[in-house]
Amino acid sequence: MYLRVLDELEREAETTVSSQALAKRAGTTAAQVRKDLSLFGSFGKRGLGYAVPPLRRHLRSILGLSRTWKVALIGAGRIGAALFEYPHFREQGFEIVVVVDQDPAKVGSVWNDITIQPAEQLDSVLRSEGIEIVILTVPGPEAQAVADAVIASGVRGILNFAPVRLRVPDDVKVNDVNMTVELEALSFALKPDAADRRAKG
Amino acid sequence: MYLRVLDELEREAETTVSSQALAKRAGTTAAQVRKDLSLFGSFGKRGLGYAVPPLRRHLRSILGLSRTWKVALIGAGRIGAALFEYPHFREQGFEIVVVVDQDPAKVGSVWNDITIQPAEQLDSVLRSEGIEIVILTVPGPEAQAVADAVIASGVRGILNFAPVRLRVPDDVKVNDVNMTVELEALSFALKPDAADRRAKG
DNA sequence: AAGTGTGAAGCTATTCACAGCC
DNA sequence: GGCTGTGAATAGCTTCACACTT
Repeated sequence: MYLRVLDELEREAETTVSSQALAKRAGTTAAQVRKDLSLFGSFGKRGLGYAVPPLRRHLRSILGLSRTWKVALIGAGRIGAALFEYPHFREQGFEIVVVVDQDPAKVGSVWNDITIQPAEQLDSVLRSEGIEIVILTVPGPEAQAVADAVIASGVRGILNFAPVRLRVPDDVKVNDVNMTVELEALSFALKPDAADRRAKG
Repeated sequence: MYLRVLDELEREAETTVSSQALAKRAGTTAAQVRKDLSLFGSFGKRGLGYAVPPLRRHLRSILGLSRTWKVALIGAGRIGAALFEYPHFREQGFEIVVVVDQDPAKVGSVWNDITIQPAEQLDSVLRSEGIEIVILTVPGPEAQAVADAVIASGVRGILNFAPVRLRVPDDVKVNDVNMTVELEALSFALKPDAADRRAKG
């Protein structure tokens, strides 16, 4: 989130930012910002704050964004299609270079120069492109099998949109995007007696 | 996530589940499951575990899912369209009954019986349907203004897909779905020296 | 005067471990 | 014998507060 704020500050041509100001925009506290950043180095100047462009570069480097990551999109359904067109992935250095779908009706279609590959080509296409990260937008019941397959092909990071928890080896990292759980959390916060919980903790 | 697992167990016609088994499927520990559940009541039987259907009902009630929530989709772009068709929202009791977009080319289109409303109708349509939760899929630069507007119309929960942090009053709850941040977290975990961090913490 | 970096204190969350019930 | 519910112990995270730098 700090990087998102710094992107914003750089667009606004701000040259420095205090932990206080950064905290306000990121939705946290000044002490938290200083602790978080100090974990990776001393990027600020006492009395002045943090210089925006260098701090932004530091954070990008810390996050491993100094390079471009080639990613594969597995599942060319509605959500996959929307993500393919989502501009912010590329802006941050994630380039979708492979699209795979199991449906013969979709295989062979061309999306913005990329031809949708059949499931049978999954291993060969992931390996030939050297894909390390995939975005998984397949139906829940298929997700585990597809995850097993992409891991066998060398993938080490999965952005999982399927509403199931994937079992993966320790050296593979999964991040879940679980939109239904987020809505349910809103329901919990909004249900009538939620005021009590806010008051009492 | 426990509810997701219980949905699964009920489909498999399992009648009881231990904290151990529930933990394994949900990706946590048995002690964590027992602590979490005990916060809301004593749902288990010593020596036996938890009865699946009653526990599922309890969790749905705790989460405020005993009712159907009418929700509005603000922003009928690619991501909004994908979410409109996403079946799991309705399965869990969230029904999209209003769609609003600012683009005159989209206004008036009918999606599955729902007519896309213009931005000018935002207030009246939210109020007349009594909408409390909205799914916000508008571009980042517009998100804050749209959030302010829906809050003024009585909305108390926002599922925000825009990559910005919304400033809202204390009695409004925002949950962010930030797909780019999730990808960046994968990048962080996968970058070459990440092995050190895993070892040392 | 402004504002970082950081030990220490305070707080919250997780894990342990076991009495008690099925 | 199996398994929950829960105090106690531990670990992790956040906030405080201030010495120190610009």
